[in-house]
Amino acid sequence: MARLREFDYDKTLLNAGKQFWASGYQATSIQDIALVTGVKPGSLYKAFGDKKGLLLKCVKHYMEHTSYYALLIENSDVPLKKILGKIFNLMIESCDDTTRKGGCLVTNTAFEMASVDEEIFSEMNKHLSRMKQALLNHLLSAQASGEIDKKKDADALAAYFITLIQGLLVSSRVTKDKTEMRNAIKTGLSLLD
Amino acid sequence: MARLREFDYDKTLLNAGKQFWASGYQATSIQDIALVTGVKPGSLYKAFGDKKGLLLKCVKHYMEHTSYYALLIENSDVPLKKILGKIFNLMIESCDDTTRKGGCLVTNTAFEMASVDEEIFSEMNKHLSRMKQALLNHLLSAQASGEIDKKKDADALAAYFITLIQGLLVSSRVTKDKTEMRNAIKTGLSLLD
DNA sequence: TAGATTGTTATACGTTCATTCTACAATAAT
DNA sequence: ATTATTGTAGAATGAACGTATAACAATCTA
Repeated sequence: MARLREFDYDKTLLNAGKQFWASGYQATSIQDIALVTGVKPGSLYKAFGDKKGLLLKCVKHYMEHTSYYALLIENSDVPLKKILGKIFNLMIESCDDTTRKGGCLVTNTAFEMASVDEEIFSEMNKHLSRMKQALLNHLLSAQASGEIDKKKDADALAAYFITLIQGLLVSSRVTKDKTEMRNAIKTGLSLLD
Repeated sequence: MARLREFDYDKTLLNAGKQFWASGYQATSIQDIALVTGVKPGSLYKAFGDKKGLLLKCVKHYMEHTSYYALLIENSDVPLKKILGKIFNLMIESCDDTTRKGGCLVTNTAFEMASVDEEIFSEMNKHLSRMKQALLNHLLSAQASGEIDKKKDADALAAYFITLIQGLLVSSRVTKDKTEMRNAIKTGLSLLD
């Protein structure tokens, strides 16, 4: 073995991810990432492979640390309405986060790269499926615990909330109108009553 | 005056728009558009200005001819539920449209360019506001005609449906899972009952 | 028919970007 | 201490792209 890495691997993934998140994959250059992370292009290529490899590693890091998925997994015993409320609140707050510019790294990337790069797209879809499954599990628990009417179609509810969340992700990136988002959330959640 | 244009102006905007729609603004090169429209780059620049000008003209054409906005405006006297049903059905069908790849040209572009190009972004937002206003007008008419409970908050409902539509736009581009989309729609519409 | 104007075509320019290469520095094991 | 190995820095490369230009073609006006 030999010389030690000078930069922080995880921190670099976090900051590179922020850049991809804010500007999208295509509009982010390796130079941008070098600037933001303080790690020179050569070192980035040595450590993470090419641009695509770097993105994929950023996304993995995001899923494990920052995503709503991580939040769902970490709070699997918290009541559904509480979790959803927390997610929605974070979404509204995210409108002010100037380092990420709204949306969600995975959804943003999937949306952007849908017909540009098949490999990236299918990788994002795997993550989206995991998110969907995590939400469905929470819904089923909520039905088991009696928090939600058992006669309701859990699959349909999951599809509905995923759609609502995706819509809010668009809002948080495009309009950032918090009043409108709150209105949409209030109305959308009234379905659980 | 002098030589006549050989290509069809509107048809070119339509096909160029399809390309921007399918691949996004950044991933679409002028060469791509030349290939798809059969109009050489030089002629495109002569007729539409630069790439950004071309996109903006495509979007304008789209708003007037293809968009859900055009559909809302053209059917201002049709009952709300019928209109919404039509929009949602078109969205589900759009999953099979290989020339556009889901979503909506305006929302896709706004989402992609949010932190890449301020001018494009703000132009898209103008269009989005018009769409929002058109939907709100329909809701107010539906309340006036008694189709919908007058006690409901029309603004909140509009925000809600816009969010739902945006979520479905994401689904139609990212997952294309029609069953899930139908589930989300059915559940989302049940709020009007 | 002559000239002016505009569309078309092909080529060329300048820039940006992902990626690679090369030289150098630092560390671990022997 | 030497050597092998890996990290770092910065310049270089080659491709792709948007855009400009110049030569040519077609059409209208007079």
